Amino acid sequence: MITQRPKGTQDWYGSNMHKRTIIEGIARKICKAYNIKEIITPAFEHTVLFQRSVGETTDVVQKEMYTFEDKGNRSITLKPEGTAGAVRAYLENSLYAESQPTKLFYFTQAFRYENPQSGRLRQHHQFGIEFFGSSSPLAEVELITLLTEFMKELGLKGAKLHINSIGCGNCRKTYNEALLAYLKQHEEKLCPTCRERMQKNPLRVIDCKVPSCKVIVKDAPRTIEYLDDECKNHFEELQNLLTELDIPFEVDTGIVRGLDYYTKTVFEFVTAEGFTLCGGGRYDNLIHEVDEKQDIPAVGFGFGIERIINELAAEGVELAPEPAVELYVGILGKDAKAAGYQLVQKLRSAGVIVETDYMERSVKAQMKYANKIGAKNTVIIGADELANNKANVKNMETGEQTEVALDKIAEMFVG
RNA sequence: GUGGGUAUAGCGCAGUUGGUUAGCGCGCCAGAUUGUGGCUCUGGAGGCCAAGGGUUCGAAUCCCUUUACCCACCCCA
Repeated sequence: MITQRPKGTQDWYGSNMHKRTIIEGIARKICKAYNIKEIITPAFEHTVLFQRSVGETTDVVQKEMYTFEDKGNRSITLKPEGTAGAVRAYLENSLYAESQPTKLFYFTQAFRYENPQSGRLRQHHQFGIEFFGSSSPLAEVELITLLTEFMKELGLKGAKLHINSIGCGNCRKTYNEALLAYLKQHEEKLCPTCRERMQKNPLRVIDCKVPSCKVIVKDAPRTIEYLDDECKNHFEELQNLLTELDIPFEVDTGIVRGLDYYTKTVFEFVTAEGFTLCGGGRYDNLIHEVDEKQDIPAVGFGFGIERIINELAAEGVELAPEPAVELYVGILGKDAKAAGYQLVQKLRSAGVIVETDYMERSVKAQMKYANKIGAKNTVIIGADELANNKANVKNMETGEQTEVALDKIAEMFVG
């Protein structure tokens, strides 16, 4: 137990860690070009923040949050998603007082008490962006183009963009009435959970996976048919922009999203196998919900890092390998230790990747080790080399050896 | 929360109807004449057989419980 990590968590090391570093590097590089600034918010927040923003009726809030009371009797929750904390920070630090928009990106852990399976963990990681202050569909377009570029840069080709509009509170009202009226006609045939959903949040019935419900849902009214003029125009403008910019997309009226704060646009990038890599949308009412003095539109998304890594494997995409060790400096005998390590140090401070012997191995074993770690070159520093003031630098690929004066070795690898 | 599968060396796996000191491959360490890797050969280290309980003369093997992992549902990244 003591050497076992908690269920649904993972340790990051080796090739996965390297992939994550590359993924984050690409994301940072792209965000820089878009002038999006990084933000880090706490791993935990006051519980009410999530209740208010994610929504009381959602599964996330009802059964998946890591909530506890701290020693000062505050109810604290480990963040189950990234948006709420960013919104809170935006408000608390009065970022809205600067010239708008405010564009923020983050890498964060997210905690949800779930049953783990493929692409689903209790602690997972997201790359997210929150774009505050703009009600223009160009904000959505910016996030979508950025995401398209991000996946292209990673080498992912399998994910497709699905978009939908679920309207604003205004449309929702008329839509809910229509949906409820329709569902009532088929109430006996719906599954028990859906009958419950009808009371609390009828919209959720739309993405029920129970076959009998799916049949009914197929002919149910769609949010898209009940949009008011503003929402309708917004969605049309978005589609026109995407078309003009040659960004392929598919309108998928089944996308509803399980977090309550979404309004108007919702979108997902979905793999060929049907896994959602990235989900997001517009949340024009959320800021007002958290702080009633403010009324600011916003758009955002969350991209699952673990899901990217899964998809890279599924598509057979290889990321750039870790840089190789340029030189292995073998050290032989006590007298050579300081001299050998001096060479190591000189090269390292010049930024060259160098490895050496800490195990007091034989020459043979050191060569074997150098080969194993993929060193491109080796050199052995021992009593003979110190006496003659020169050593053989060996190219490990060709096996060729070059005799070099000790004080000239560093020059071979610098610059 | 529900359902299916799995758990034997660092990793991947064998282990016959319960029967002596639990094996194989890879990896790790060492050797094959002097201070030079990859290929080959030889040797070595490394297991409370997931944990706990039960049946039995005897359990990795049969039964129960727990935990974790994999997969699916719900939901989501």
